[in-house]
Amino acid sequence: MAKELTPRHIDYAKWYNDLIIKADLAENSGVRGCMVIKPYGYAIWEKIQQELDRRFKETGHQNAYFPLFIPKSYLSKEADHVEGFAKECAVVTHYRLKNAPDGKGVIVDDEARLEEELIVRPTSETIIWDTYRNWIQSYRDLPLLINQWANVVRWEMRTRLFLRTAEFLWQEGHTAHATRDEAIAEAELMLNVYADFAERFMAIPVIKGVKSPNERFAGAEETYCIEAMMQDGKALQAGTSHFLGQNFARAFDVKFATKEGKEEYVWATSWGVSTRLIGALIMTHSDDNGLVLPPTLAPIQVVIVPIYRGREDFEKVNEVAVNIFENLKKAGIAVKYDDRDTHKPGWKFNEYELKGVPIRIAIGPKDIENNQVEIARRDTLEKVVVSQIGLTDYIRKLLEDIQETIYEKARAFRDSMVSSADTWEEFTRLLDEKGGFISAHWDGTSETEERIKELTKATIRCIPFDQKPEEGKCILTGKNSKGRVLFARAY
RNA sequence: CGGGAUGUAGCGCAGUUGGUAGCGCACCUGGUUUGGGACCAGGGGGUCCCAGGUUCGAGUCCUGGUAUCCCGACCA
Repeated sequence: MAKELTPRHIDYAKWYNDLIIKADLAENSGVRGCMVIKPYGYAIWEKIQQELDRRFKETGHQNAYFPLFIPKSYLSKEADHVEGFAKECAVVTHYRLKNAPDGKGVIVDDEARLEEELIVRPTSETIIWDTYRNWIQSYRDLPLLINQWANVVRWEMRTRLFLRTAEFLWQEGHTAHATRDEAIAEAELMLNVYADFAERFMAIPVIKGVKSPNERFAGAEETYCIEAMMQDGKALQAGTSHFLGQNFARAFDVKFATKEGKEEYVWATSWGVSTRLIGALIMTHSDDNGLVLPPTLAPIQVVIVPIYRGREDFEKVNEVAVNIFENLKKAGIAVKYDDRDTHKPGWKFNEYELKGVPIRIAIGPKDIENNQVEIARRDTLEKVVVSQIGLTDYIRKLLEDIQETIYEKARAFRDSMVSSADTWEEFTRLLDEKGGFISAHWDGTSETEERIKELTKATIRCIPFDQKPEEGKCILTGKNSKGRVLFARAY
């Protein structure tokens, strides 16, 4: 039937795309490079938002909202920043349309040219720091801990659903601090929030580390990141946190009076995760039958499918099913009872597997007779028959077990995808034959990193926080190195 | 922005030498079905990407646009 997914081993990219369409997460839109996030996909994003928002508030942050449009002049105030984003900015030049002279539709009114063009934000540092100038006068105003949930636009040449779209949804935190140490601590704190969220909530194991200068955010002094490993052996940056030093404070003249009455520039951070996390989620857990969702993120955690022949059967089955449904709902479990008679049970089984619903309960005449139900778990595809007595507790424990199991499975896979290379031959062979992270020595220069990228398409994903000091020779140049960094081909 | 391909029903496609548009899925109606994507019967749905041109006649040939996809350079 038409719902079959392309298996991963045949074409991983096609599998990814098929899955998104068939699980009803998102679709391409009439606008090049922009996607429509459909209700089921958006429900997953809302779960991500809710949990992250809770964690941001818990660490003292407040939400605010800054404009979509940024005056062109703002962007050019920080040299590295503008350099980093200039090539992918959408620009608003006019503010009015008029009827076309030939009567066919509308055209841009040339007389309505903006005096200063507006950039559609690719990120909000500039508009935010321009605003912070007025908010910060004294050390008493610090720290300033703000987050915003927003859309941003980066005019990408090649796009892929969730992984890289011209417009995407994200959150961006922007904080101001009195001291360098405090700002660094904030950037590290938020990276830890991301890492903990990724692992506990999304069941995605990540490696924390620092970006090399080449991969650093434009305008940052230091970029921290969490890196995840996808099933096809490619790495994916799942979140970043930046220590911005005083770069934006200087560019936007944001100073404060210290306790001692001296005037100083403030220290800044910014940090973000985006709808890209949904791409990471898909490529970490899902299989050839479709999406696999960790219970914490699943819009539907349990689905109940009744099985029956004829009306009498249905009534008996329905009574039990409704009872189970009510009990699970009362227990705070997101449960759906699918009693549609327009689709056969087999159709429903496949549909909910495609959508990654963690647990399916099937109830038929046989089960009614024996006071049991059939339970199928999505992650392992195992089916068991269990008693109707104590079912709610059983389900609750099973949800926890699924969460744990898929995380452990992903972690075991990730661990198996970290290799070491000590020679160039070994390095390139591992990249081509196995993929994954390759731990190797690097001489610390931008030129070498660039050269390795040209030769192999692999980049330094991060210098891990837990890097062990170790004398060695650079994989490419043979020059001295004091520790290994993680290379990978990446999304 | 370079290289390649493709635009025909909601989706996936076929359409011969130029002769007035079809298949599968989906959809609608009725019936039989229901423990892993049911079956039968009937039905609806088209600016054949757009604009010119050749021709008695163009989905098909020619010219020019345009859109999308794939591969490269750039990126969360």
